[in-house]
Amino acid sequence: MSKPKISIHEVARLAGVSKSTVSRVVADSGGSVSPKALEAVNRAIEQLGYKKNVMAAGLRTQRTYMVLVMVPDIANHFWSEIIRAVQDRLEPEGYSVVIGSTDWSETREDQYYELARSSRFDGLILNSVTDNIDLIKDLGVPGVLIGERAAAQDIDTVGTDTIQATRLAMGYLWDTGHRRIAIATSDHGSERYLSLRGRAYKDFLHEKGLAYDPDLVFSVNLDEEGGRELARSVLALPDRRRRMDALFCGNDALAIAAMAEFRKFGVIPGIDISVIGMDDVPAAAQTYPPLTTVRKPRDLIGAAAAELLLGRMKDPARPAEKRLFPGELVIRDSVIQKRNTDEDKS
Amino acid sequence: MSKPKISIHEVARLAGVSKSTVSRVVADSGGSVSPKALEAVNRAIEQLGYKKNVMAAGLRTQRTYMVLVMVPDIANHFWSEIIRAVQDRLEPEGYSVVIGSTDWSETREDQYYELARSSRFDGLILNSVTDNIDLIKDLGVPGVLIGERAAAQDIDTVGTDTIQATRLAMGYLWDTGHRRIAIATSDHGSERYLSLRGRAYKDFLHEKGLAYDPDLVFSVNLDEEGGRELARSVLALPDRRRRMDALFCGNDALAIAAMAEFRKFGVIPGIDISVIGMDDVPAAAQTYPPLTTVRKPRDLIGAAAAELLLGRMKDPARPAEKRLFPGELVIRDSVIQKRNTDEDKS
DNA sequence: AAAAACATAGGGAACGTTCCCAAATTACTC
DNA sequence: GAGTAATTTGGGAACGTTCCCTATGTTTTT
Repeated sequence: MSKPKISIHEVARLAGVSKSTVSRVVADSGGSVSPKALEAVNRAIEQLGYKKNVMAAGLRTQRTYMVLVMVPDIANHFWSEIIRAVQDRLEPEGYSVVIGSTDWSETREDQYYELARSSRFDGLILNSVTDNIDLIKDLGVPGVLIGERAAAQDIDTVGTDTIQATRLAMGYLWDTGHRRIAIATSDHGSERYLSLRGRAYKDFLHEKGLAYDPDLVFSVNLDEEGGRELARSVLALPDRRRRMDALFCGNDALAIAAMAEFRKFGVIPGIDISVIGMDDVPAAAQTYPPLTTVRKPRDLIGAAAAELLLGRMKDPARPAEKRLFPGELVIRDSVIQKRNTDEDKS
Repeated sequence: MSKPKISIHEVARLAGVSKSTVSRVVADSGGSVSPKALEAVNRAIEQLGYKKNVMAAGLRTQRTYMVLVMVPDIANHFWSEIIRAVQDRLEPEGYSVVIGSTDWSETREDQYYELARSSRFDGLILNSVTDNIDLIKDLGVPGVLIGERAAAQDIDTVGTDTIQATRLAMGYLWDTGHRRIAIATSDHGSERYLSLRGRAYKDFLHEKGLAYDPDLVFSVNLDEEGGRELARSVLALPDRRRRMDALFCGNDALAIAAMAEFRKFGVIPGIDISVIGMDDVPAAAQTYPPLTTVRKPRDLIGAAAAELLLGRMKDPARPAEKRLFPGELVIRDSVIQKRNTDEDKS
């Protein structure tokens, strides 16, 4: 239909005004235009089907009104709901949210960084697989980090209170009588990050006077494939039944896949072994048995990330902020209620 | 760090050449540059940390090297794997893939259309909730449709052979002795689209001499919420046990959620009622009982979509192509093997 | 060794906006 | 109703590229 590209000039000619006036109308800069001119311009725009070329506008203003949200795995409900919350907050402000999925691949992550560096986006919200804070700060684009990072200084961060959430899960396992608790997390991300959960785990063990067994610390990808791998590793553990009675998984995707794999080998989760997850994805309620887990407030996290980004885009010089949200225990059936052992309440 | 934005000019000055020469180096247009100059320019780029401004380049060339993939639900594995396949094909060609998630919302979908219209993307791959083909063709951007549409003329389309896939599922239910089969799909999308699956269902019934019962045709959203709703509708059906023995779900998300809901009400899927899905998402293998379903070749679909888009971006005038892939039956345990009834083999 | 072909380089005009500044019009004040 | 203030308008210079065209060198050809 509209083959000959119509620009601001054509609109100006038809409306009988200058390009400047048309620009005043289409730009949100709010220069003053007489009602008569406004009317004429709008009619011309309508008639010609004019659409502003954002490349040109962006070149001048350095604004794109696009925000990139980069996450490791869009198939995981944890991330997709955060994205939804970000969209809900950002879209009314006129920003378009666009998603980058890295699939835990550093190569792909680098590609998105490269994209970001070429001034295509006004802002970034991201959970980095690698933990390269300096790289993110050097992007030349306001960025907000999702996920607690011990190392994250001078950069806006939103996340769950990892230590609190870990202690919540551990505490529940303890209260239900478990004493030999294994933990599975990812070795993606920095050591400093890992150590947050790992340290909370270690500290808890120490507090309760339990021994730390390195063989009970597993490191896998936080997805379904990782869950199956985890289950097989656990089952292959020598002298397993004496050594462990509970498995604390880094997220629900992991826990759910691990439970299915356990069952496949005749080990019934919630009976033969206790499993606790983290995130509370929708599927957690529908597994068999339903998964006990720690819920992270995804909507709050997403909204807060959007909020911080909005603030930083408005004022790039403001001091960095860190917002942590507490996790919440969701009790279902994958953790056994054991008889109190002698260590308990001692 | 690099506060003062460095452009092609700074690079040119440092390298001791003209802007034109620098442009020849950074643009992929392949003008000839002497090895000496090339070396000097590259060193200058390195030294200054120069990054091409794509807004400016795009303004001139009308190319952004960004492709938007718009899908209804990124949390659904069906879509996220298609996206992955698209990325795998497009990224080596230098394109960046960016995702738009509409969450089945027409408002959000319109926002992405608006984005697309402002010449930000070189191409579009999309599954539209609304079935507005003309709108897509008028976007001024090459677009490839995912999902079979009867109405889709003059536009590249990739999808599963809906009729074949439907008949595959129905045929299996028939072969296992089911005679009262309900169907659940979405009323999103055009009527013409709906009718593809609906007609295949009807035709199959007719072929086998079975009666068509309108109450056995359910229409819900193809997600977890829809699955719960579906299960409740099915259970509320008057005289259910005599009227239906199998439920054919429009996708796995639906089937899985419906099974969980059935169980909640004491109706055991795979025993009291047969359930068959469509898609074969990873979770389908891990439900209890594991879900029998029709696998769609997501990788092939995604790759083909990318392929067609690449072709169309190169030559916008080429004739539209339609690629349909057959579904494949994945037999697990959610469909009962019934005793052959008298109608069978008659 | 002169002519022709070719490779390389630079200058400037686009691309479609926004924004600054000055000019023209209108409204307001006394 | 003249002087001033406020509003509205238009012209041109950016923004950072690419691309066309011309001007040099540098080969190759005969």
